Parts: sequence; C-alpha cells; structure tokens
Amino acid sequence: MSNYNPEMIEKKWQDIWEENGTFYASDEKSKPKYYALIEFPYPSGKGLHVGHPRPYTALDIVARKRRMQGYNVLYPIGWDAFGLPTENYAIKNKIHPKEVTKKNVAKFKSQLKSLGLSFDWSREVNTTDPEYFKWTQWIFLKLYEKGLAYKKTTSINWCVDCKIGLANEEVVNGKCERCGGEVVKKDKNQWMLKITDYAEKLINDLDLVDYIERVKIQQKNWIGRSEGMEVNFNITEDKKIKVFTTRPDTLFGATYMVIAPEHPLINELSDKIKNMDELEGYKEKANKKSDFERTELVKEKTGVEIKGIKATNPVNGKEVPIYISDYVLMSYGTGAIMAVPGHDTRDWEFANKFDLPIIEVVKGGDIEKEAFTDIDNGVMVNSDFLNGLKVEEAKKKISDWLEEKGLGERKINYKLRDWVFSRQRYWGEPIPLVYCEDCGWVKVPEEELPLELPEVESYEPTDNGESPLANITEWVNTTCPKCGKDAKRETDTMPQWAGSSWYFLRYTDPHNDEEFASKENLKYWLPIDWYNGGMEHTTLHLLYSRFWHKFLYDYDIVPTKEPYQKRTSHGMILGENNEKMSKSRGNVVNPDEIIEDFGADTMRVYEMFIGDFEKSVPWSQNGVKGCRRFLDRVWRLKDSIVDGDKYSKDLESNMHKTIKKVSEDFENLKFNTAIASLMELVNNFNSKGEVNKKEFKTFLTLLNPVAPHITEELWTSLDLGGMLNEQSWPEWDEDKTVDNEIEIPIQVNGKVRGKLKVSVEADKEEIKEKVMNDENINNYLDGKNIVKEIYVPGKIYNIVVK
RNA sequence: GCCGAAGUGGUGGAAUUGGCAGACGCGCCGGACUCAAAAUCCGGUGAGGUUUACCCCUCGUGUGGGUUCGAGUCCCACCUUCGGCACCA
Repeated sequence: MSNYNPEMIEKKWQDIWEENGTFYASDEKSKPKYYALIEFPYPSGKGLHVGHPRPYTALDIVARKRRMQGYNVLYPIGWDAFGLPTENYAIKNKIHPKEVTKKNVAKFKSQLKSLGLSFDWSREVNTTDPEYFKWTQWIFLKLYEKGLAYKKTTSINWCVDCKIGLANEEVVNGKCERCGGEVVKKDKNQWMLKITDYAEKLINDLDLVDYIERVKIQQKNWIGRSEGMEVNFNITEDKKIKVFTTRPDTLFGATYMVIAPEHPLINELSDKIKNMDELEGYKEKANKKSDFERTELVKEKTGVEIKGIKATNPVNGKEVPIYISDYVLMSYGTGAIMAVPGHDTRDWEFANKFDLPIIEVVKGGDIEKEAFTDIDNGVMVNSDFLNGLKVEEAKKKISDWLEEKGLGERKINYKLRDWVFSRQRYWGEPIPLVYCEDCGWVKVPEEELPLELPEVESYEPTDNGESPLANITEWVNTTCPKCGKDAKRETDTMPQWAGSSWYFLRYTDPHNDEEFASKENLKYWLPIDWYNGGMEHTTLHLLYSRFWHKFLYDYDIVPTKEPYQKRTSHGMILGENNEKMSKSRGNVVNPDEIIEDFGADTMRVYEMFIGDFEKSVPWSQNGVKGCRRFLDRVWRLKDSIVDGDKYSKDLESNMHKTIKKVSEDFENLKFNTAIASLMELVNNFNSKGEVNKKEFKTFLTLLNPVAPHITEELWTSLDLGGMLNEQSWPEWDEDKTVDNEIEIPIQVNGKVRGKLKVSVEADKEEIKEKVMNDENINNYLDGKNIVKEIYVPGKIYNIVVK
C-alpha cells in the first residue's frame, strides 16, 4: 500500500459490505432500533445529480454512527417511479414507461452504489411494482370505505390544440408548454380525498413531534386554521348568501358583498339578475387566471356589480349591493365575503375604485387614507350595541347575538382544501373502482388486487379529457363485482403522491404478500426516528403522508399517531455560478465524474463540508480538491504511527474535545464543523510529527461515517483489530474537555484592550488586580472614572469608564 | 401577492446562542524541495493607518434606526436573493 488510490479500495469495500450483508437491518427485535429515512428519489432519465447525495450522505453518517452505538439500524431506499416526466418521455420516444423506469432505476442504482451508502438494499421498494401498488390501492379502498374518497367537479388545465389535460407546470404564462396554444379551464368530475377531516389533528399533533420550527410553521400556515362566524345575508325570501368572516365585530361596517364569479347563486337567481351576459364575460376572464394571480394584492381590483338583486345586512337591515370579483375564491370559505372597506385592505381598494361607502366602525386609524386593520388597539364606533367595546369583546358579543337570533354560527375554517386525487394519465396506479349503472361505484374486490395497468401499444392521452385508459375498451369494460352486470372501470389514475404517502411503512416488511406490513414489524420499527428531506416537500408530501398515516392509525392499522418523530431539511446544491443546476444553464455536475476523478470518499467529505447543511450552496471544484487533499493527508498518517494504547498527554484534551464535537455535530446537522475539527486534529498530528495507535484508531472511527472506504482500508491494512464497522463509537470524558486555564479578553467600554490568562475558577478580585497592572489597559483608564465593572466568568471582563 | 428562510473577507463558510468577528477549506502572495514543473511541506493573507520591529489604533457581518457595559446574534423599518403556493417531484 503506497499512495492513496480510491479506485483500488472503494469497489473492494462495497463488495465486502454487500457480500456480508453488513448494513441489512434485522427483524429480530432484541436490540434497540433506529429508523433513518431519506426521501426516496424519482428515477429521472437524467441520472443522479450532485444534489441527491447530500441528504443521503448526511443520514448515512447518522446510520453508521448509530450502528457503532449498538442500534439495529434501518436505512432503506426505493423508487418513487410513477410520474409525468417518465410518461412524457415514453410517449415522445415510443418506449413503454415500464421500460423507461427500469432503465432509469438501473442507472440510479449503480450510481448510488458507487457512493458507498449503507442502504439496506434487500428492502428496496418501487412504487410502480404491482406487488407494491397493490397496497397503495388497498389503502385507497380503505379510504373509500370510510367515506374519505368522493367525487367532485373541479377544473383542470386543458390545452385546446393538443386536446389534453395539462399539469400546472406545463402551463407557462397561460400557454401550453408543448405547443404554445391556449389553455383553458375545463370541468372534470374527479376523485377527492377528504384531508380536511384531518385538519385539526394535523395541526394539533405537530406538538407530538420534533420537526425543525420552520417546517412546523409552514405546515400550520398551509392548513390555515381560523376561527370566525358564518353569517347569513338574505337576498330574497328563500335565497341567502352565507359568508365566513373572522371579523364579525365589523358587521356594521359591511357596505357591500363580493362573491366568487363561479358562485352557484348567480345561476340560481338568473331570472332576477339583469346583467347575466356581463357576469358570464367576467367569469370567463377570471377562469383563465390562477388562484394566486387572482389574489395578488398589488394588482388593480376588478369586478362587476350584480344588477337586480341586493343583500340585507343582518345587523341593521340595510340593503347592500353584491359584486363578483376574482379576488374572492370559490375554494376558500363559502366563496362569498362581506366587505368591510374601513378595516380590510383589499375591500378598501375595491371600494375606492367602485366608489362604495366606507364606514369607520373601529376607531384608531384614518380610513380616509387606508384601511385600519390593527385589532389590538381599536374601540368600536358606529356599531349600535357594540359601541365602546374593544375589538375582542365586540367579537364575542356579536357572535353570541348572531347565534341567539339564528343569523349565524361560530365556525372554524381552514385554508386547506381537499386533495384532488384523480389524474388523466396512464403512468399511475389505476383507481380500483368500477361503475355499475345499477349499483353505482363498486370496489374492486381485495383479492383481485393489484389491479394492473393494461399492456398496450399506445398510452397517449385521449382528445376528450379522459385518461388514456379510457381508450382501452377491453380493460374498461368489465362486470360489476356486486351484481355481475356489465360495468365500466374508473379510468383515472392516482397522483404520484399516493405511492410516496406510505412507502416508509412498506420498508418495515417489504416482502410480505399477506398484508402491507406485519403488525409486529410496524410496532418495532415505527415511528421513523429521523426523516430528512427537501424544504420543497414541506407542505404537500409531508402533509399527505401524515394524513394517510393518521387515517391508518384511526383504523388500528399502524401503531403510531405520527409517522415521523423528527424532520429536518437540507439546502439545494447550486451550480458553480450560483444558479440552480440545469442542462439549459450548462452548470450540471455529474457525480460519476467526481467519483472517477477523486473517489467516493472525497465526494462524501465534500458534500458534507461544502457549507451549512440547511442552506443552499454553490458547487466548487476547488473545494472538492481540498477535501481530496485532506484524505491524502489522512492516508499519509500511516507513516507517522507510533505505539501507544492511551492518548498522549499533549493530545488528550484535544482528543476528548474532538470526540465530543464530532459526536454532537453529527446529531445536529453540523457536518461541516465536525469535518473541520477532524481536519484540525490531523493538522495537530502533523505538527507533532507523530500519532499513536490509540489516537489513530479513535480518529479513524470518527471519520468512518463520512469516509467509510479509506478508513476501513487503513484499519484493516494496519491490522488494528477486526473490521472498523464492527467497532463501537468512541466516548469522551467531559472533565477532559474543559481547560483549567483560559485566556479572557479585557474590555474598556466594550472594546477589547487586552487579554489575560486566568484559571477558570479565578474570581473578580483576582482578575481586577492583574487588570490594573496592565499597561495598555491603564492607558485607557487614565484620567477617567470607573463607573462599573462586569465580569462574566470564563467569558469577559469589561470596565465601563466616563 | 401570500407563507417560510437567508444576507459575514477575493471565495464556501465558522462564531460556545448577547461576550476576542473571520475556525476549517479554497484562492492568492512569499519561501523550501527540484535543472525545471507538478505534487508536497513551511509562512502570510478583512480594509485602512502607524512603527526599524514587537506592538498599537480606526473602520468592518445587506441598508437605516433602536435596546445594552457589550449586538453578526435582540427589537423596528427597508432592500436583495432563495423555497412553496395544491396536476413537477
């Protein structure tokens, strides 16, 4: 063994680990378990990206460390392989998506294996495998049984020229990404999942888990709980508009109403409304906008008054006009609002534009200039029996009053909307339902699952908005499982989110063909101890999978309320030019090349050393070189090894401090500073000119989770005893990590003017005496009065003078 | 627009969570080795000032204000960048 040559050693160790099954998790349940999880990748045609290994290496470090600490570790991997890009690629190149997926998975797999990650490959899952999606369909049927799946008309993006439904991502500036043609909304009857039933639990149970704070906040805000009143505004004898408001206290200031352009009331009252054409025209325009274009605050407010009808304000009986405007969304609340221009910014702008009355009902601002929205410091005015009350008091009083009179009721509203579960695509799990003229929707019997996709030549979309499956009549036409008559299969498929909403459960028992995982295995392995993934999955994937898990918990199928005990997040890796890596920008770095040129261990060290794990960071080829140099130095240390079964005196404290720092940093996403302290330790070995066996063994063990190949190779070739991965994690002695003499800065008026070596236990008097003898300090005290002296033991000594 | 996060040397970042700003790495400069280069090793490296030199001084963490003996860290306002916005995954 001469020079450090990763090519020679990395493949060798990967093969040894694989042959020995070193990283297989055991279902024998005697040891304490640890379940570490990364978001399983979507095997795209582009292959692995340098961004992928960042989270994988991070949790690989945790997994390897935990094994050394005596845990039975489950660190699994799989493929989230259904999805749009594969289907589109397949259509374009006339290859079956199954084949495309197979090829992509093979590529990803070989790339991941070359990184030396300690995944348990025996538990690999693939969402497109019928043995897997059998259980995805099974869970859907459970949701359906419990009434959580229902059909509803919603709108999809429809390209008029291609005659196909488009994903939001395929709509660019209102045009079709493929052909540039016009995109309109088209109504479609779709399967929905009632995630809103779980809104309250999804918020409250965040208290049970250890997620990084910003993830919790994003989840809470996405669910968007707000408490308020539903209030009825009468229009005619039998028609009324229901509004949701969090500010019932301002009811006396409601001077008009706005309803969403799609509100059903418009058609219901079409015989009374005098300007239907105008309203239809406005609705058509609004339909072309996305929800967030519609709710932008800065844009000019638009709207049309509904002529021929008026609403009555229930608190004072006054008649108010009704408008339609696109800033009111049918999907939030009741699709209608009472407008209080004095105290809501959007209403104020609207009222100004349409010259509607603005009444002040909360005193404290200047409603001539802007809406007054500060609810903490306002007192009610112009509000009859609410006058003089504070906002909070008024809210309560008016709510009681409205409930008493039957004019409204207290209501909790969520921003969260039900989950649109249908896709008009081929490459997804078929929804296992059959429609029978007599029996309605009927479940495909469980014993017939998996309901597989038909093998066909063409899986291109139809031109009427139906899924490609609708064209395959021999698949669609079936018999009703209930009555045996002719019936038709549902042709929509499930969204990609379905398979990823429960994959972590399957890992606990991936080859079980009786149930989706055995109770014993679920009980042993759950909850996931640490789940790391991208910030971009904070709202959707995380919420959807928590929802499914909670549903399964309620029906006693899984043993824990929450799937993930701890959730952290990593930042993106950008190109050298600080922009997102993409083919079109020409800044993509291929991990294969890095491994070829520098080795997998260098790649791993660099990915962890590159910067703050939680922030996005640009790639740097020079940085990679630096990490290779570090490993070269580690390799050369073998020539400086001397005997010794104890830490040497001069390095003892350093060793204990490093063990502590590395151990703690690995737990706190601070891989970069852990590596920095290992680098410092190597620098210390080198400046001393030697390292003893005990020190080197500890060092190799600490570095092993980050750079497993080089450390294993050094360990065995130096014959340090067995294999490194079988060793236990080093311990540190807290007493030996504290210095008894330290240097503290001496400040005058907060500026450092000198330093002093003192014992840790030194008291104020002792330091003061030394301080007063310091020449430089005295220069600053000369001719001034000492006002105050502050001593923070171990930290600082500050003298305040005047 | 709404929700969330981040701005520190030439550069990626560090800072015991209110206590010496710039650890560690990269780059750059100088030196050693070499016929020479690469590799490696040693030293220097925030800006400005002062000094033969050691030293020492002023400024400095996106901008403007504030709290404090003391602010990269806390508070207020603003600017810029990034993630998400429900059919990309």
